Amino acid sequence: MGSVKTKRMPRAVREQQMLDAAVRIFGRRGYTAASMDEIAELAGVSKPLVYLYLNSKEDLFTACIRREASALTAAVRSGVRPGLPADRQLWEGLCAFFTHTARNPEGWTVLHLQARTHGEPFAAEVDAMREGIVAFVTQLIDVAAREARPQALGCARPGRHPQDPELPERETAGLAEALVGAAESLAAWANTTPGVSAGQAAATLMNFAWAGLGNLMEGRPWSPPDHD
Amino acid sequence: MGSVKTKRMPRAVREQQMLDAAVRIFGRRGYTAASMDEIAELAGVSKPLVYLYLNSKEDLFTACIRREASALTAAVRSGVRPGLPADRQLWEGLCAFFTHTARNPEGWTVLHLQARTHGEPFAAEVDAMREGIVAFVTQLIDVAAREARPQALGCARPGRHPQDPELPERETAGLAEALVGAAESLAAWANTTPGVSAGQAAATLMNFAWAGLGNLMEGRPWSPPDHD
Amino acid sequence: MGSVKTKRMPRAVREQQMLDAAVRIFGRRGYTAASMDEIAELAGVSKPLVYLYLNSKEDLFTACIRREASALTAAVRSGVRPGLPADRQLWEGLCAFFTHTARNPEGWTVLHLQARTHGEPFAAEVDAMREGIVAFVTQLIDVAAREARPQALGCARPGRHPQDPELPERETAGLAEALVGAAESLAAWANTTPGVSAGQAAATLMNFAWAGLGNLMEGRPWSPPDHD
Amino acid sequence: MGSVKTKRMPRAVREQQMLDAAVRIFGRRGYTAASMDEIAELAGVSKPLVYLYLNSKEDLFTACIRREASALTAAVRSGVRPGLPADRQLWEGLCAFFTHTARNPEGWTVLHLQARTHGEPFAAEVDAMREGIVAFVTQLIDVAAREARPQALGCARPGRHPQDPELPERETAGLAEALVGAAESLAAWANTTPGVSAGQAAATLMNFAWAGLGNLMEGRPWSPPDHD
DNA sequence: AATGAATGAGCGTTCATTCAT
DNA sequence: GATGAATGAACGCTCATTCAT
Repeated sequence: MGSVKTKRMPRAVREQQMLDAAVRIFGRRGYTAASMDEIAELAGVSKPLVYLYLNSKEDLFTACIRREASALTAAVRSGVRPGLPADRQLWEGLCAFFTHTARNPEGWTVLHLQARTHGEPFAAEVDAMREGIVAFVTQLIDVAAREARPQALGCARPGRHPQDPELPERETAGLAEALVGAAESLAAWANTTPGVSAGQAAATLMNFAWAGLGNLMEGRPWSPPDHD
Repeated sequence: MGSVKTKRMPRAVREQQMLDAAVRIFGRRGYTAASMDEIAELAGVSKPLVYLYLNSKEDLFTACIRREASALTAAVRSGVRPGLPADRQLWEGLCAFFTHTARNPEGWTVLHLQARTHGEPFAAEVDAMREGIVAFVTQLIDVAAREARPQALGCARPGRHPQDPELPERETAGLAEALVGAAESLAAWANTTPGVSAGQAAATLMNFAWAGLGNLMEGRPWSPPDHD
Repeated sequence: MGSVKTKRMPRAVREQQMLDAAVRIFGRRGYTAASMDEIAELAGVSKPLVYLYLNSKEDLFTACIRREASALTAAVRSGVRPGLPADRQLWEGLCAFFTHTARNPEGWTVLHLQARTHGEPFAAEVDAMREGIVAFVTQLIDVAAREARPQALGCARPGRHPQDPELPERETAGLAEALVGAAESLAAWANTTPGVSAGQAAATLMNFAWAGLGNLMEGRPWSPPDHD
Repeated sequence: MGSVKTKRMPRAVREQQMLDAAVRIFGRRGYTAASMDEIAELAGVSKPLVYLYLNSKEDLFTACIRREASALTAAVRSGVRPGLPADRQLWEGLCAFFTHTARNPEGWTVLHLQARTHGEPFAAEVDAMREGIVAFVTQLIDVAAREARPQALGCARPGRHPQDPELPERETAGLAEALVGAAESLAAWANTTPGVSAGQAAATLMNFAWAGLGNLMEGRPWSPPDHD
């Protein structure tokens, strides 16, 4: 895969080959330690061509980040069916997320590790994506809160008004952050622990997130939907 | 800023100054992009002295990782009072963790990001520490499970035997991994979001982890101990 | 002096320029004291190009040794006509040797001095060449011994059998070693003593080696062939 | 031997320890590659002390050369009994030479190889010694020539006049150079070829030098004195 | 559309050498 | 008599980048 040295290809194809190679090398070595030589060689082209198409190492890395971020976002987005209840949506999103990161570990490494270890230009790029995901999760949590209100009415504390968001804004943001962080961490764990599937990782996280450890202890785990 | 350039100091002192500088630079730039020149300059010494005392860039980085890992482990360990119930222990550990990472953000960056982006020699070092923490959390979860059993007896599902562990081993490992990952992620979030204290971060995570989102929705948050 | 700084030359040409410069610098300064900067400058190229083409200082030095060893071996070999009697062959070989070393003193210094002062990688390279020469001389001595036998028959010591080699193996090896050593030493002497030609150096050595000091004293010098 | 770390010794002793160490290291690594650190460590003293006593690397190397040159000259001189005939004197000198170089290989390497591979300051030092030896050998050859005259009278060629030196000056110098060169080369050979004693090396060279290959072929080798 | 040839700048590392004690 | 602490200068090597074709 990757570097069969074929000559005279349309630009778009060559560019993808270069990005493929770059993601691989950046993922393995990190931004600074990766060398343009190695990338060009793995891409099966000469170095000047890389510069002709992608301008500079910085631009190349940025292009990698953008491509991988888009791919990940698209994968998650297309894995979620909007009409479903919040927990189902979250479950599907997590499944899509773990599946994608398992299939594309180097891309995930680029986003999760390598892009964050260097200054503004790159971290900002990845933060944009992350914020999108965090916003999505935040909104799911809010939806869930609204869905849960009816059940909660009986035990609503007196001072609380139904229109108020169930949780203050910062609280929600923190919860989403924690959820996403846990997901990121589990992705690395699932990728390196043999025998852990994307579904299992997603189930573990749903249990953790939805039911809470306390409930788990009391024998009330969150149960994944029977199928699909 | 940096250390005042004083001459002729005992070796041990100089070594600490060097490690301080190194943690700072490694944290900011990453292992590869950090330059020994910059580290030496920030430490207020000449480069040969850095090599005389710490041998090589690799050894210097390893020394940083070890020092920061020890400091973090010690901070968490000394923040937890062993006799308490599991959730209290976890709460205290999280508070200590968030406090330490907030006070020492560059050290935390070295451990969390920089050390993991490069091969075996360094990742192994930090994995050792991480496994220690995960093991601690895993055990807390098990303890909590045992504590929870009496309450759970009434609604115990028929096939379950009291001697069985409440949760299968891999499940527990995944939960611990998720919890630690969430904590790591929240540490970065708390450090960069103005106005979020260590206590708030810990509370957010306890809510998330202990009560679960589901319970939160139903108005049953986990509540931090009143005081201390 | 040195090579005119011309740009954009084919690789093979540049490589020879680099080797020329390297032989010069290595010969003057020795392996360790020679600096790649100086070599590159004398070659009229930038340092990275030297590394691009010749990999490392070690490889560059090895390449120098190999080139000079080949050149010297070729010069000696092509100077000797195989059909002639042993003393004539030796005479021709010595003339070729002294001529070559006089014309290429830095190359000779590299082989004779610099390559031997550093460990295995280089000494082995030059020893291979030297052994070739010693073997050639050894064989000439043996041939001479066989040629000399008829004359020697009259005074042959009784126990000696014609089939026996005239001289035991180690003895022959020692003699060849001495002869080659004397030649090496005379090469340096001829190069630094003004007015000593290659032919004179060769004649001196032939006298020494073939007739022996004892014979010389008795007025029976070995006489070089009248011409050609 | 070498580096037992004893404290507070008189200067002369310390200096000898340093020179011992320096000869060893210089012999092994060469002048440039040898490091003052390694020398100081092997000598069992701190680096500043080496500088206090011997000023600089250059002076230290010079001191090594001088000491080894003196030792070698003294060994050869004291091995030769002046009254004897020239060939006996040469034989004794060679024996002393090969014995000394075999016992002190690192010192010999310093003189023979390392000192010659670097510019003027050191080469001059060793050349002085070498010239002394060459002069000694030259004179022996002249003496031998004078001794040989009576025997040679009968077969003296008509044109030769007794007052003339038997051999022109440059010729003699070349012969001495060749002899010394052969000796130097054989010293290295004897040191690295197992089972070759100093006496055997000396005998090989005497055969070579005194009888000449031609005579050897005719069964008339030079024979070493029976004993002592 | 693509590349062989070439370099300025910098990095990790080491070394001979010197103070201050 | 002896040393721990410290450095300026250089060296081998590599990298991102460009030019001429």
